Amino acid sequence: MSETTGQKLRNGAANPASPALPAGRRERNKREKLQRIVASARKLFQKQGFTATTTQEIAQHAEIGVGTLFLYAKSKEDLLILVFRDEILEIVDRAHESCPKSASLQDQLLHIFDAFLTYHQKDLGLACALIKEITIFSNPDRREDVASMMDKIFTRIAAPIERAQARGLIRSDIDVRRAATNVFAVYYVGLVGWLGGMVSLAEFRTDLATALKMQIDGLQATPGQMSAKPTTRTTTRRS
Amino acid sequence: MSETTGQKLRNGAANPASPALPAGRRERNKREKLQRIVASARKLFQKQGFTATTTQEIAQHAEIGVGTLFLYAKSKEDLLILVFRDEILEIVDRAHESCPKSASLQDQLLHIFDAFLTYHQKDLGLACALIKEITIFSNPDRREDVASMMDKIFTRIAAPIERAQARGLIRSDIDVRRAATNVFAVYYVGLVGWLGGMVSLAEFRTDLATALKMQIDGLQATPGQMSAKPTTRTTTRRS
DNA sequence: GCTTATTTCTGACTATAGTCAGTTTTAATT
DNA sequence: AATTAAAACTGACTATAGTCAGAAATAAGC
Repeated sequence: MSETTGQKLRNGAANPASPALPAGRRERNKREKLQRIVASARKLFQKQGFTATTTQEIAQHAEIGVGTLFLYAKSKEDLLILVFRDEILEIVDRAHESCPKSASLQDQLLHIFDAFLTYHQKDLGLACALIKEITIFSNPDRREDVASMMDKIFTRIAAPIERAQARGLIRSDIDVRRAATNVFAVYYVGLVGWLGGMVSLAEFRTDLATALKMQIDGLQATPGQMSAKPTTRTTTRRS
Repeated sequence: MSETTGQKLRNGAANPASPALPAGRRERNKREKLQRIVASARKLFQKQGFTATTTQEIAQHAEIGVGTLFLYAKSKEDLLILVFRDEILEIVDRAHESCPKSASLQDQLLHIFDAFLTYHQKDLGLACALIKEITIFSNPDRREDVASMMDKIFTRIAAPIERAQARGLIRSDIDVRRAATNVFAVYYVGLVGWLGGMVSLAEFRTDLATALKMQIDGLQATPGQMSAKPTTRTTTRRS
């Protein structure tokens, strides 16, 4: 699944579900070392921020040489993904479970995005670094990690859409997956605007709600339902 | 408008439209130097790529010291924006002008995005660096540059939507600006997927068309028009 | 024109991500 | 147990983005 080292990891038959038994001393040492590295990186990133933390420090804290560190992660950015991938997946799973399944589609989607938001809010600097790396990953080896993470996220976003479709609220000819991607895209660009200081958190939330509504309703003029009140305010830029 | 140096640029009364007259020797020297820097950076970035080009090289090529370079651009990434902002604006303006104004909204939007795409295709490495920097800019001083660029882009995307609205094809209560943002978001996330090697260019184009259609039509079940044939394929990930 | 003040320039210097040739540890083979 | 092979580890080293104290250029005041 993760394939950290890349070169010399010939673990018998992979780890399909539960992580195969300890095997030899080497394997165990490596696993322990990787855990120490990830734990150290997480701790230091959270304490000092991404840029303020040096790879030397991480290596020292994990009680290994710098060279060894770069054997487990090909770059400092790699560590970011290694550290936060699981956390993000945890967040999205929890958000999926706690989703108010009988609420409106819009509210269900907002529930999920709110979970992300709350998480990112805890450390904006880290959020920036993470988003930057996930957007364009510097190391091709991380493609699969990022891809599988996005896959999971899309699936979780697709769930409420699928439920709404089952209830007949969403057109049955809609590709739920694609819809989830569109919805995520809108969240994502909003998030970037917030992190970049273009809009406040409050604005972001309001805008997101409006944007989602628009996605659900569509743009097209449907002679039947022209009633709705004019949508609220446009994005306000700071000068 | 651009405010490159930031500290000591006390040009009489700004440059409202045309760039005020030459003034003293200092001003002229500075302008020439900035031009040399930007030209050198562009040339080298295009020849060798962003990471392969060192700041030393740029300084040398522009016939200035390294220290001077960092007086005009606060970081290497800054140069990226300095260099490509105008090019991007040029592209979006041309796409706006050549837009087939009587075509369907979807086709008009695709026309604009195609222009971006063609541009990025010429140098994927540079496109990655640029997108990365525009997404999360490392230097707060560039916020205004990025913001104004995005502003222009949104305006250009809004134009066809507005025309469609005038023709009565789009609901009159739609906030055109917000719609443009949504549409852009979908393009953007697709672009990132393409640049990250998640989908091929062909897939990206097809997906974009489907995604735009979905945005225009909306997700909601509208009892009147349930005819449409099932949408095509989902995003296919590579293993 | 000379003196002083201000701005602009500069390259030696610093900090840090990432490399690699050599060492140590583990495992396989006899 | 000794030998050999393979894998994993290491820190001195390299490359490069960015800094800063002083030098040079320009402008202002006399």
